[in-house]
Amino acid sequence: MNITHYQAEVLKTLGQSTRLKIIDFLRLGERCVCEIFPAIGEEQSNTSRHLNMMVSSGILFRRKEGVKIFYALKHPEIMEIVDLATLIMTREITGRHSLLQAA
Amino acid sequence: MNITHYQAEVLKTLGQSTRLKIIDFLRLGERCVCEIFPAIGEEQSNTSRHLNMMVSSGILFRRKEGVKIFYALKHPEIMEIVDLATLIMTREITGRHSLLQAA
DNA sequence: CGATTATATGATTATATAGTCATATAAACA
DNA sequence: TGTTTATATGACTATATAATCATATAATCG
Repeated sequence: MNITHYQAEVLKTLGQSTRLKIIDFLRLGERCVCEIFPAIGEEQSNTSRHLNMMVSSGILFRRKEGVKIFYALKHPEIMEIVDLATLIMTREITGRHSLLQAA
Repeated sequence: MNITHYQAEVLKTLGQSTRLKIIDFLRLGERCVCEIFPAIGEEQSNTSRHLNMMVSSGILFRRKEGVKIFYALKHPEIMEIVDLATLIMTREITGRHSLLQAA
């Protein structure tokens, strides 16, 4: 097990569209599963799996309150990473677009 | 195809240990395949596949010079993302460690 | 206690991915 | 032209992943 394996774990966790939708929604703050899955338009069971996976990867906090389980972003850097990825993506898309226009 | 699919493409590309090794090596600057695969200790064919994949994801530049193909990081933000992931990872590992000590 | 609500999980399926080996392509050079 | 060197790719295998459906667990409340 290399150091890159641990780095990869964090980044791989962020590199999936359902999980990105969850992260985006959790920018608003702590939310329970019952709020998250309708907000992102995924099944309860699938959402639950991704949430648990993100806790294991060290990306989310989990807090229990009665029947409800609340999840929240654990590190502000997660939002920074997503924002940087958005920036790269935007630059790539406009770049490809201007190449298409030039052709 | 959602916007999160494109973000995920960038982040998923970064979330794999062989590719992280390549990215780490390319911090030194532009390098050809013949330098990259021995440096990261992977097969030529596997390295080539990852390099091509990273070009498709918009993460690397490719430049041809004679028989050699040179690859380089395309966006400085890629290094920022990797560094932020390292930070999160480090914080997680030390956090888990202090929890173990407390137990 | 029985019903309801919130969440997690087992089993399964379809798909994606990484890696390997052998081989193809293509430039350079004797 | 034939050989060498650098890179890419086809075919294949093993493994991982996401999603779904049905069901289990566990807290709450009448």
